[in-house]
Amino acid sequence: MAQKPSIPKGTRDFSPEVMIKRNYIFDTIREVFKLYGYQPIETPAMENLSTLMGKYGEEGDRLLFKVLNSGEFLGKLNEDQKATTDANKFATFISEKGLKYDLTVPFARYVVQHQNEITFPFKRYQIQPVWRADRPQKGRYREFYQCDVDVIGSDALLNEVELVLIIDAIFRRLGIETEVKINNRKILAGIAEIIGEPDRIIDITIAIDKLDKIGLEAVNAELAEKGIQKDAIDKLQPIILLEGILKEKFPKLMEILQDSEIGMRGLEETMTIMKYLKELDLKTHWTLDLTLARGLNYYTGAIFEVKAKDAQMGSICGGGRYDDLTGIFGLPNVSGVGVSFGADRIFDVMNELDLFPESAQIGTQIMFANFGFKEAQYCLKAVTRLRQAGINAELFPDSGRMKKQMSYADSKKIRFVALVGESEMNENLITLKNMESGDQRKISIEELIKEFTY
RNA sequence: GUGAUUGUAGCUCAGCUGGUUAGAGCACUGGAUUGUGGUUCCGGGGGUCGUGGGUUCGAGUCCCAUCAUUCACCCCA
Repeated sequence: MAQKPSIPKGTRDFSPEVMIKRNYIFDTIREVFKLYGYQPIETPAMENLSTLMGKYGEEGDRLLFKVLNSGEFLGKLNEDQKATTDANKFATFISEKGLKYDLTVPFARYVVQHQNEITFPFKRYQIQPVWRADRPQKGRYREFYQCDVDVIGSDALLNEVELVLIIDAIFRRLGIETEVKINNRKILAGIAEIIGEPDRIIDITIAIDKLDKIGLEAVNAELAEKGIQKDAIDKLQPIILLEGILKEKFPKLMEILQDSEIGMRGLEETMTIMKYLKELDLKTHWTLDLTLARGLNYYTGAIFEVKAKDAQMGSICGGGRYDDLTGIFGLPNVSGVGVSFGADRIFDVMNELDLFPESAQIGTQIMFANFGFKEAQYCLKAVTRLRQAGINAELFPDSGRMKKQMSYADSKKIRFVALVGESEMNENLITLKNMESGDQRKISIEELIKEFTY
């Protein structure tokens, strides 16, 4: 027996039925992006590892797929290199490219490389797959599509507001009820400063990010385990537990953070964004969530995360502001902000909640049965006319068994089958069969086109 | 990287405390019906039971190893 074929862990094939639904998501997202004035770009699947490494935190580096060098790379190694037992270090000798991990870092690289061609602020969108060497599980894949929108070269907080508008517009169109959590890395930095652990922002935020998942005690235990001083943890408690509506939260936070310059700036930014949002007619709910941290290292200002309300799924969209990303590549003082929509998770949510509209799933609308050479010649002209009128039409390629042709139409869920034999040709009519009701009648091509196009 | 779970037909699975020739549904295919599908009826093909070893008179079933899957943790879209 032939070897059973398979595909790598965490990757998937997409059947036509699935692709139609996926394209519905991509089309919707792309349409909204364009509506807000964003322009498309693409970047390679592979980047130089030097571009990717160190941008996503320790965990991110571990999850990068590395591409083996071509050629006899082993022969080029010296004895010391060959003797390396540390796999990560050894990898740097035999691999200098990696599959991209997200779209933001390649975008920053793109901006730096093309800075002379770009007019700032640059609003771009990018819909491409990314790869992560994670253990797959529900809603987590090793190859998945991100749909990024970013504005780079503008500090204005209006950009953050626009991103929330885009989030609202997209999920409104897709019919997903969402909740947008907003926070600010500067607030988190301020909190870390106030409690006397300014260098531990990441550990602190990652721990409190788990609050609603594992509870307060477990969070405190994790903080202690990470080496955060006890009095610092104690100071953190009132902040973590800060509840209530925004109007109450902000004054309290201002009091807590008053001695932290960065914290106060974060608060001001967040308040400005929310003053804008308050006046807008948004369907999505949005909140200030101090426990929102986001693991990616490069965020410096506002951070966002979107969750679907009615589904058990991780975040379906996330992002934030990054001030220094282009600086790493040699173009300082260019701040960017953007969010990324996780198409695969959005698909899973929509599938679970059965949100794909029937109208988005139209394939072939009418199929012409094939009775032989002369009939096919005649039908070929007819399908051409239908196609010119924008109707999805096909002619069955093989003449012969009607059963086979009808089952084909049936399995493709084609609603109408046109039967044109000798008598129809003589009358210049076609027999149109409705596959749902089983009814059939004779009509002219002109009438047919009219009916399909209204 | 950690902890569980499951591997039997193309797919979803059944197969009892080990016992003759390993089953079902779906899918595919042929016919009933050579200008009519989806429903019905009859027939057909398709399996090294994930892989390797062990226990046994005998292993799909028990044991060990290994690979793969799914789920959770870490982290994330």
